[in-house]
Amino acid sequence: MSASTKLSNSVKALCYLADSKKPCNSIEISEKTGINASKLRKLLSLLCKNQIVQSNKGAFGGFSLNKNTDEILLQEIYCAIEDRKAFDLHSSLENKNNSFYNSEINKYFLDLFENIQVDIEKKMRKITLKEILKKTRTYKR
Amino acid sequence: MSASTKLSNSVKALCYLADSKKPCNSIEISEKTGINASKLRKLLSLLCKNQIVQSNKGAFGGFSLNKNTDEILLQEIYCAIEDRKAFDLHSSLENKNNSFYNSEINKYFLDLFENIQVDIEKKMRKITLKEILKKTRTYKR
DNA sequence: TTTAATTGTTACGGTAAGTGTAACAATTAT
DNA sequence: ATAATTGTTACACTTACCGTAACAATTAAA
Repeated sequence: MSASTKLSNSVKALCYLADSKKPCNSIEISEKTGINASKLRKLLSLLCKNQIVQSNKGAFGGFSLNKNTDEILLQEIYCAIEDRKAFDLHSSLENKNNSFYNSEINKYFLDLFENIQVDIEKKMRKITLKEILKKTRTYKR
Repeated sequence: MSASTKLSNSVKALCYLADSKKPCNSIEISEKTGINASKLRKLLSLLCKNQIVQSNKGAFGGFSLNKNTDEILLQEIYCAIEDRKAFDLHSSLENKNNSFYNSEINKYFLDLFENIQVDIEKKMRKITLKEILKKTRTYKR
């Protein structure tokens, strides 16, 4: 799954959980969102480790939100599911040749991509799940 | 090549051309930058189509810059070599299931990623090759 | 205590994408 | 003519990704 697909899939699952009063298992979420149940469990277990959702194992277990929707930031979700730096902005330092044209320009791009990364995260820190729910429902209801 | 690698490789080649007084062929640039000559020709031919460099076929041909270094924007370079939207920020609309949880949330992310894209390009439009040369040489000279 | 359901994790085969290289037609200066 | 060079295509190789399956661990309920 690409970074962006992971993110949107996670948000889909979280939106479904936000709607539901009771805990939901991965199969139920899968049926409603179209996302593969195994894939969902992988994503949700990551969100669990970051205290965004709560999981209950065993019969009649399932997932539920662990915070209010206005306390869940898009940036948190992103960081929970993605270990790499956001959106693959890492310059792969591939060329063995370590002339000026590699070392210094690589440094330059690592720095640039880091800055872009910071901007993106800043933007995502301003977005809560509550807002996403509200925005996506303007069309629906 | 990832988007970021393409970009940094392109800039490496352009920096080399900026240094050189005479046109340079792909083999010479390859030797100095460590980038495969065939790969270089692919990138440089794209930069050619966008009037960033000039190419001369035939014996004693080669590549040279087609603009002053302060007229070459990083954003131009990026757009020349990359047809996809920058840095893979497209949300792949993969799930067939077109419930609310797909259609509206997909719309939301397409929009968000588009905004991020605009920010990144805005940032890259402010950076010229001249500046990159200056910055990367602070360390060298 | 047994049973059934569910998470969390690992494994795996198939498919797509990226990489490096080679090859060669088209072109052009000498 | 000849040699050199770009521009493009092709190809094999590797790597990454995807979807799914499988199953141990766990737990509520009967």
